[in-house]
Amino acid sequence: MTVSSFVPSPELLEEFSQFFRLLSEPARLLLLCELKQGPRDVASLIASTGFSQSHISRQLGQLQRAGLVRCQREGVRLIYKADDRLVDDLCALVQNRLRQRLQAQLDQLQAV
Amino acid sequence: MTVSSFVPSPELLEEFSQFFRLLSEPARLLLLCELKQGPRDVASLIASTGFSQSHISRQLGQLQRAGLVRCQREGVRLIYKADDRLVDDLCALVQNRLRQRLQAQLDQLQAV
DNA sequence: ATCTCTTATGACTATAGCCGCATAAGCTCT
DNA sequence: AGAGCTTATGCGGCTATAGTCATAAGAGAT
Repeated sequence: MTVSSFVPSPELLEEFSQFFRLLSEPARLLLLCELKQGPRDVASLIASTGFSQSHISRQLGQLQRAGLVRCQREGVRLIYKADDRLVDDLCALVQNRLRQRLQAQLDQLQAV
Repeated sequence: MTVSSFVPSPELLEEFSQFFRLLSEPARLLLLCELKQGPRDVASLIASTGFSQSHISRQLGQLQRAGLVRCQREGVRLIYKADDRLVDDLCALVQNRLRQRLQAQLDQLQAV
């Protein structure tokens, strides 16, 4: 069952779009990238991103509910981690596409 | 160069997020799915989706600027097509993930 | 040229969501 | 219990964008 062979139900479309919306925010993508480097506590995320505490808490909450991020307590702090390859794979595909488009534009210029 | 090995520049993050934002709208996903079935003129897209003409025109414009869709004139009409595998691949990855999560919840219920 | 059909776009409203501020809630100590 | 820390959340302002209506722009025919 792939998307290419049929038109998904409104519910499934909604699920897809909700997931992509998660990744449509630079702040969340940045948090995901930071967490891919290794587990981090919130204070260090605040320091490296410059975002406010409440902002980071909300974004991490969304990522966690989507299963892209997990956390565990360590004393009074929360340590977040993102051990998931999904976002990497998605970004790799998109990045490939961006490259292709830029290359095509380059070729077009040189063909003149 | 993959996203997993470093933190992308703000510009690259912005590019990624813009692309994902395109797919974060059910209307655009639906149009893409319809067009994957085969080339269609705008009138038929209006008929099958129920969207207004101006709405469809704007969404198709965005998809076209992103290179996800192309069109050619046929007399006075425009025929749109989406012959691209990228969105299929992205959705397949996400769908796989949705399945995994549902399955995990199922297992957790049955383990009780 | 005008008329007709199709698509694009300016102007607008409504809504969604980011983000910060303040504060509440939760945890760990004494 | 309280104090002191970290994280979550209600509220509000702000911006971005979906979606509609009306209209402009473009292509073909007469």
